[in-house]
Amino acid sequence: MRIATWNVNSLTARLGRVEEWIRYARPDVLCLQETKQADAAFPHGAFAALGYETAHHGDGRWNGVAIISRVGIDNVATGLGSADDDQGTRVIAADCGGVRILSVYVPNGRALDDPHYPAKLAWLARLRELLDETSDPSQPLAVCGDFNVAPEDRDVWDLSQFEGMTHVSQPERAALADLESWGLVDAFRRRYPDDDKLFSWWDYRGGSFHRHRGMRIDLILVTEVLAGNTSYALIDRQARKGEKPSDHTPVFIDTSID
DNA sequence: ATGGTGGCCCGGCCA
Repeated sequence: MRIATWNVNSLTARLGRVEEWIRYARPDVLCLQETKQADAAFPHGAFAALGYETAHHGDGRWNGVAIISRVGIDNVATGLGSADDDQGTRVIAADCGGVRILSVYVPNGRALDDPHYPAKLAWLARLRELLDETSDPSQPLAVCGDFNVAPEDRDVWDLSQFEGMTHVSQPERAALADLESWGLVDAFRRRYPDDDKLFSWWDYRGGSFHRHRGMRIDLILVTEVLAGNTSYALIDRQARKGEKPSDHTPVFIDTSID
């Protein structure tokens, strides 16, 4: 079972690239973030033509998350489960092929002294509570998405460039670690324990991609039953090249539930 | 060059 995640930075602008990627990567489940679409605008038909069912949670201009599956999509749930904590269409969950899948777009946080920064920490804590309330870490589950946190120093191109900035701060990393302590494993890192500076996002500005100036902030966090069965993992840099790329590239794992 | 690039959608916000 191939499980993928991709922040597409507008599905309207990226649909052709997403269709192209699905055709050659053939994921069983693809989680999208930043569709920037209302539910009514989501191109369900384009994915149906490729053999996929879809579920989307978006309100138009900002954020927006989706799950695209060719192994079924049931028990869809949206939001963080309490009225004001979703902060704008950032979570969707569904059962796909025996795995509980969550597609998440963690708030950016903007700056350490911005009110959005503590809100980001609270959002991550609320996500952990949601798992406590709705799921069991002994079961197959994957939290896929743009976490807007680089887990370790080696997940950014140059730590000195991030002094005093979000994505690398201790509280953000602690919030991510607390989420993982529920019973989740960073599947890509488990597969590549010794490799540094493998990135999933590069700024559009300044030729960052070609200068290898990026961050690994797109993660697939899985329960141990999936982690132990993961046979392959890849950050597909090809999708960051060419015409009109997203600033993120897809990450996927191959796993199974026995 | 006190910015940069790209997406939203048309002046400014957001990443």
